[in-house]
Amino acid sequence: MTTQDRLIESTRTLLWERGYVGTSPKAIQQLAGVGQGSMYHHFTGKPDLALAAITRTAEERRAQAEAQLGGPGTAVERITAYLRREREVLRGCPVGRLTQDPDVMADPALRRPVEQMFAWLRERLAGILAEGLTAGELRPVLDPAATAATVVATLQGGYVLARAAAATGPFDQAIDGLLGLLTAAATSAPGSAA
Amino acid sequence: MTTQDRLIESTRTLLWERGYVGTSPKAIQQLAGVGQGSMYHHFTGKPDLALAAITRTAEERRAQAEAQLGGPGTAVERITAYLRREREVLRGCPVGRLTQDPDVMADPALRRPVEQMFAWLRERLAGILAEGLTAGELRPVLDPAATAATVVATLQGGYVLARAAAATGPFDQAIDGLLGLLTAAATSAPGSAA
DNA sequence: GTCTATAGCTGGATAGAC
DNA sequence: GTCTATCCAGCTATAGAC
Repeated sequence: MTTQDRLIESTRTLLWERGYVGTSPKAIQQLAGVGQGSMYHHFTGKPDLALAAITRTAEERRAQAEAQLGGPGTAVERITAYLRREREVLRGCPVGRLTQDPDVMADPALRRPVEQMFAWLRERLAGILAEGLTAGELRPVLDPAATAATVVATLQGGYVLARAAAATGPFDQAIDGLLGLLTAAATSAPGSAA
Repeated sequence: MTTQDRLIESTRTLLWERGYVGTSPKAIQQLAGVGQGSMYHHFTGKPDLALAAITRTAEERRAQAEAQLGGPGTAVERITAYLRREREVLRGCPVGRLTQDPDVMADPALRRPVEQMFAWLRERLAGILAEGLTAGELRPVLDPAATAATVVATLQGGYVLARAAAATGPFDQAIDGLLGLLTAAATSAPGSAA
């Protein structure tokens, strides 16, 4: 791994853990095992490093999502696979956490990858849900774009609940609850229990 | 308003906007219009001020939620009223945002009000949903606790999406999507469209 | 490319006068 | 109770040697 790469990875880790304000150039250097002069040789400063880190993180998450969403199966199956995939729940979402960072949101360059990543994800999910509606898999009363937003929000909010409780339970419950609702909204569900 | 109160309100505002690490005693004093010595006379330091601020904020949000959840109507009606109530969407949730603050989560005293507030909210909603199930208002396949977690997560995640997009639209969509799913899961829904 | 030295500024708090 | 002075550590970056 090159010096640049070590610095970027170090920055990614610290941004995830401590956010932008809470991450100092010094800490980045130490975690990367790189000297002061070296860091400022490769990057102009903290914002420059953050841009590289954020861009890489956003792209990685997008690729991870596509791995599940682009897989085989029905709409609900693919969404279920995405929601159920292994996650470091208590660490939260490295992209979502940036939305709480005013210095990141205030800088158009730093904000962009975050905005794009969520825009892409919502559209991707909306498309899959639309397929599910067309296929008669889901009740036609559902709005694909709105439901897609709910899916992403449940994930992001699930992280919040898990961190608040210092336990993964609430995250799993939120996902279970969402899948329960989706199942109940499936065209085949109606005459089940009761 | 007393000096203490001004300091607490100032701290609440700054914690909401910039988080714990991003909020300095100096900024608190300036926003409150209170001198250095005065601040340290009334509070032992930043953690002490934060505790007062966080406690007050958590209690306020809880009371606001109860205002809707304790109102009249069916389970779905009360939850709808809660989800639809006016919110400063782009500012995010002042309690939820604290879960992203490692220094807050690392301090048991500061963490407590956050944890309690979300625990209370999830239980309150689970109780209401259980009533809805008993009343035959919702399909019995739904799990009250899981669905409650989904409701809270959708709200919290809705804030994230709104901030990422710098627009309230995604928040509203997430809420719409959730209510759409809840409606589809209502016992009366089955034979609607299609 | 990497190192050390240096710099100005802010964070968070204490001390003691009034 | 409130004010000013002071303190040390850390943040962020630049300068210049090697």
